[in-house]
Amino acid sequence: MQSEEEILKIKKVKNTAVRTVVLRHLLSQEKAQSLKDIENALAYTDRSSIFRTLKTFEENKVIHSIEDGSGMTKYAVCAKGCNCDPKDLHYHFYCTNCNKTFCLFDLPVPNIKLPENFKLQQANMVVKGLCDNCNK
Amino acid sequence: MQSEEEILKIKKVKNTAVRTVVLRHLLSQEKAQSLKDIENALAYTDRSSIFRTLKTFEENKVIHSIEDGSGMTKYAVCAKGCNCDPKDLHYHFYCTNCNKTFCLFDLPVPNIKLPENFKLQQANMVVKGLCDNCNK
DNA sequence: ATAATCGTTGCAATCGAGTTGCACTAAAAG
DNA sequence: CTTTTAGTGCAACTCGATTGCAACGATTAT
Repeated sequence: MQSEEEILKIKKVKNTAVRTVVLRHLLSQEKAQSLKDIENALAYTDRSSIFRTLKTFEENKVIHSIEDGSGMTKYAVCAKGCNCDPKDLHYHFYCTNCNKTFCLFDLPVPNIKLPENFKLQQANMVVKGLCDNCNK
Repeated sequence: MQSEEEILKIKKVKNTAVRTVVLRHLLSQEKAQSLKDIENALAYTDRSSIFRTLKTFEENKVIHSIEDGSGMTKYAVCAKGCNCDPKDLHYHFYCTNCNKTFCLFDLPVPNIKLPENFKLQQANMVVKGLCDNCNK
């Protein structure tokens, strides 16, 4: 596992106190985190600072965002080597019971063939259901 | 093409004035519509009435909703025979230029194999890029 | 036919995630 | 050390979504 500092260096994002703690938090969670999740976890860091940090991270492909339909955008650290290209697509799983969102790196995304003259840029693919913990 | 009245009857949703015009509007559009789209199109119908109508339609599987990442949930009439089961899944295409959302009924959805003990209920799959009209 | 009941509608108010302006502070450049 | 630039915290605001409530309409019971 890379350290926060290493990741920021690789992605050419200046290291600051807020950025380090936000990234550390994201790395420490196995589920994608919402702004509110992060805000709650980092009690003394301002919401707007976290918000702008997430925007910076996303622009620099440190993290990717997921619209899981919960009404809150969630964020997860990109896998090593990810460029957020269509080739880096992966499914996400949203548990309708516990509201948690997982990255499904192991579930292959098929080759998406769009209609004539459509251009693929990116995708947001969320599969919903019950996670193993809630499916009992 | 079925009439509004026929669809509502089949889906066991009572027919009212607002429901008829909302459904008629949805049927008349080839792109998925947001609450605001519908509100603008139906000048004399209240937003909350449309909102509740859409909720009713969704519960009764008259329409399905799409979170395309634009910040506004969009709605489209279900295809004939659709039960909003996983088997009825289809991709959606969101044009990042004109902000329109299309249902891609012709793009096959692969068999989704989830991790052990996860249960699939539904999905929201949005592919983003440029539509044929904007890709020039 | 009239009264009671229940779902639907319109209006206004509210909620909450996201976003921005601004002043202040810290870091980088000169 | 001084100047410039970037980052942070606070407060206010935006806007889509949602709800409380009263009025209305249709349906059912009396």
